[in-house]
Amino acid sequence: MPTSKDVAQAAGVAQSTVSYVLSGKRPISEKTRKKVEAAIEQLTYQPNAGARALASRKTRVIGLVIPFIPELEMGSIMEFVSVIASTARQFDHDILLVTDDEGAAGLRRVVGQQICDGLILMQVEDEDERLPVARSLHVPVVLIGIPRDPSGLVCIDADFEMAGEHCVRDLAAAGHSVISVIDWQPAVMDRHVNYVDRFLHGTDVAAKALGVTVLHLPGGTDRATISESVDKALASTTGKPAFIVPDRTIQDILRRDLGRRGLTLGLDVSVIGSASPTLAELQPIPLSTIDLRPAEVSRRAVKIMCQLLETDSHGPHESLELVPTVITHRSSTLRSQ
Amino acid sequence: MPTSKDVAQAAGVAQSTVSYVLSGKRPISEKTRKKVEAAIEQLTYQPNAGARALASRKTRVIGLVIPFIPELEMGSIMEFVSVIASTARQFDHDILLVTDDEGAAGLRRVVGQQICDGLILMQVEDEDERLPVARSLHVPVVLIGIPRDPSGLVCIDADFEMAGEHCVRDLAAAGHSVISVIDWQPAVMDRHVNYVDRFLHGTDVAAKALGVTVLHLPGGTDRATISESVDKALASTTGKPAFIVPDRTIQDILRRDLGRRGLTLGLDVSVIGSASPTLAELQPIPLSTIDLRPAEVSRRAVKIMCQLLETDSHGPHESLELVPTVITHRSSTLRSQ
DNA sequence: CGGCATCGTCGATACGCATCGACGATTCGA
DNA sequence: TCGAATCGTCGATGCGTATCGACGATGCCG
Repeated sequence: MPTSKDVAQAAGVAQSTVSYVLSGKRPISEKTRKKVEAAIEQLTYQPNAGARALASRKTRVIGLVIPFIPELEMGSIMEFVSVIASTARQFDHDILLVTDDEGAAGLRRVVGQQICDGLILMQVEDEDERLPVARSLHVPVVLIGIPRDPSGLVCIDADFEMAGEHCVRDLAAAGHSVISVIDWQPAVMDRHVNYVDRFLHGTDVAAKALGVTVLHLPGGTDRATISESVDKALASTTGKPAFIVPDRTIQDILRRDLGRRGLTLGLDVSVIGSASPTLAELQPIPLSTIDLRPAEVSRRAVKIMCQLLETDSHGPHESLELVPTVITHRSSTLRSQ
Repeated sequence: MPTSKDVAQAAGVAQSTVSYVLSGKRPISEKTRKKVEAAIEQLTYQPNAGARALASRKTRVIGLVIPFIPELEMGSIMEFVSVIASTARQFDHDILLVTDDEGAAGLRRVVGQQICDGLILMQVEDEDERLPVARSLHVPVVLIGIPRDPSGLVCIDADFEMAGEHCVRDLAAAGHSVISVIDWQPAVMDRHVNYVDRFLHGTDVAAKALGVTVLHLPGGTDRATISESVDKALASTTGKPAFIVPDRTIQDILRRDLGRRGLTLGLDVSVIGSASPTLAELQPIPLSTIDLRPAEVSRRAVKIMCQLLETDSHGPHESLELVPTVITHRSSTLRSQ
């Protein structure tokens, strides 16, 4: 592996000059720059990351703390991870994976060893054991998700309240006066991620504003629970029923249940789910969706992080950013009247 | 941040002694070790990764090259990623995410900058543009998947041929004489990952050995394609039909199609799919599965990598490891007679 | 034409750790 | 009791880069 010293020698300049050509932190004459760049090219020189980190005290690596695998929503997690990694590259940074099975100690480790310049935490819960650590670390931390107490923290998430509101407004506009919201599956509810509350609150706000009724019904990954919830929904309205089903796993179960009852989506019943456009289109009856825009959330998380890293003001920051959600009509909801 | 020099001072020893306490590469008296360890604890010292990498020429980081997001199988990719990261930690290594949108240049970059000691490539295709690069890099590379020409490469994958064989043997034992294998969806077929061929070859081998008939039918993510395939399957046998459906997305579509025809899984028709136990149990009729054991494949990939890193013999290695698959009977297949 | 600011480059140093050679201290055998 | 072997510790050096102060060269102004 060639070093910057080799490059300097080949170009007939000092090593420091090579460094300045690369960083642009001092003016370099056109002539010298050309020589150095030629030497770099010819030797296929690449700066050594360790040495660079040691000297500059910046690793250009961001730690991404991924949650325990809840098995069922791994697909959506992967979308975050993938977009975060790509976006980081656009800012000339890399992503180090930190699994949550190390817990808060993992955060201390990667920061303490200075493997990372900053951390992005995914799946932040209401009362997250990582939060006190995050606040005490002397590096930027960006949370995806919003804890109960976001003070002193930089947070970003989809605007779940807006999402809930949109869903209800939409179904109300389609003529529904009673709207059933099916909870997330118990595994998610148990984790106390507060986007659930924010979403449900959004539906209530819209309901109050529009004078429609919103029922909150239990979710579950078994047929019986869903079937019961559908029973209740049907019993509560004389009109056509409407369902809001954010949980992807439950969407499938509900769809089957409604099918068994002879109800056709978009004709006898409205269903709005949360899913990516691709997935929604793939359904037998394309699903009307509320898009929580994971890719956009991911991109912004990385952007915020990189801004913090550039300005590296070491004092604690605080901000809260909500990404607008997008509702898309497909065939699973009644047409507006 | 305290340095090893600070620790040395606090413990009243030389910096090199601290280093030897940590690495164990020279004998240290009990007394000195205790003093040093106390100082480390008290200062909460953690060695600086950059400096360590610079001096030792080892980063203790493994690059994981993840594929473009094919949207549909992100869940399974995440399982690999997650297990790989956890396993790496057990070997005291970290995982750096390298997205495939940088292509082969990304590999050169992370190795050239010496951010990584080695690379694990996921989703290796038959003719993969990354392979020549992988062979030319002077670091260990482990492939998950098997290219057409694995010479000079270290590969590991599930034993898809065994999987195909097992499925056919199993269905034959349940009394089926005509067995239909539904292809993966076109998006997967197009990528020319050769596990498809290996799997199909396995089914043929078993069919020949047992004297049963295996039909290869096109897969697809639309109802029409699957419906046609089922038509063909039904037309080809007088007995009860049997399906092998490795693709997870297609499983759902097939299940609905069979339901519409009034065929009950495990009673009128057998279906074996590939899915994790958890997912299989979640189905209305628990799915009999061939488990391709992604977690085990991931663990071994990391283990192989770490072995290569320890012995850091820089010459090219070559090996091919196949992880046995496991077939599990649930309710979607006929009972053996 | 002389003095001064600006520009471009160089040399030296620091970053924090691993590692090597050296050396005093201890132990053991003869 | 003395020398040799072993043990434990130290000091010095190198890893490759960033960065700072210094300094010669150049251009500009009066």
